[in-house]
Amino acid sequence: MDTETDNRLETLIAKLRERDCRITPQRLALLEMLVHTDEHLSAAQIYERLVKRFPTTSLATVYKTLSLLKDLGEVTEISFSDGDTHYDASNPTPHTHLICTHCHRITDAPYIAAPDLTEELAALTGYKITGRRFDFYGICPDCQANM
Amino acid sequence: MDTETDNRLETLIAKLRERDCRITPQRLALLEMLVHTDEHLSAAQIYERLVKRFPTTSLATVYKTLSLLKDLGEVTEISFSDGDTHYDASNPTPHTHLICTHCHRITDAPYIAAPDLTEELAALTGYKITGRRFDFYGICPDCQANM
DNA sequence: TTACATGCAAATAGTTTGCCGCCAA
DNA sequence: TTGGCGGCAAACTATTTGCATGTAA
Repeated sequence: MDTETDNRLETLIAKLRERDCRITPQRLALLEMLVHTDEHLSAAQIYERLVKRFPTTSLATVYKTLSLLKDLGEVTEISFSDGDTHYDASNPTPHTHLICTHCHRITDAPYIAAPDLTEELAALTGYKITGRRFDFYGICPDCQANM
Repeated sequence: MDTETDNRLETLIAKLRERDCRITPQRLALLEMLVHTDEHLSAAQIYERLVKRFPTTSLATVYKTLSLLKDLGEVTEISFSDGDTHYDASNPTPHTHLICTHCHRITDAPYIAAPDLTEELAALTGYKITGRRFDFYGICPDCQANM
């Protein structure tokens, strides 16, 4: 476990405490899983992984906890064409996603310097721009190797 | 009705005929609506508008027709955090979306020249990149005026 | 004429909610 | 001790499907 991950976990716990939310074993397990993966999992995927360690965990609790974290601004919901909502618990910095259309894995893309088009777009359209989302679709190296 | 819109409609009709699909009044009405708007509507939104002119139209038919057009590669499904799937019937050229977080309107952004990061990203990650999606979120001019 | 499309209703799938017993603080 | 939390099941919402009837070609 690296320090950055530890810090992120501590931040999440602190945010919950600020709101007088209890740190239950289920919530802790969910938080740990979120900060230890760079994938962006769906509620069902999170539940499947959690239930291995906490057989009594329920899907409803997963949804409730994710909703709570969303309200705290600590996770972002992203919808994909697979019909499921996925959750992004990385730092709320704008970043780009890589989505494998074969195994449906969703990860963050490495940073590439590029001009920020926000101001230009705002000037052209009159929109007051507050956020953005960039996704690239393709086949991940693992899937390419197994085809 | 401008020529470009007309052409798009003719293209869609021709594609359907190629597949020996019938041009029913319901399908024609849906196609006309799709090519006459630059918004990206959900199935429910499309149904609401259609039913004004075709009171007998059903939501199931809207879904079936959209699915057909998707198979033909003439519309693209895009999921947003409102939980609904929206449909993009514009030409299948990669483009950027502008999404108003207030009225939930989704339109195409004007083209802005920018470096294509696809190759760089492919080289860095090993992904074979096949597509992309860029969305900007914000408040549209109409909503700003009414706030 | 006839295979395909429509439209209703039922089925499915993801997500949310109500409620009661339980446990973190 | 106690109010928030967990877990079950029911409710909800978006989407898909089955089937009998209707209709485009």
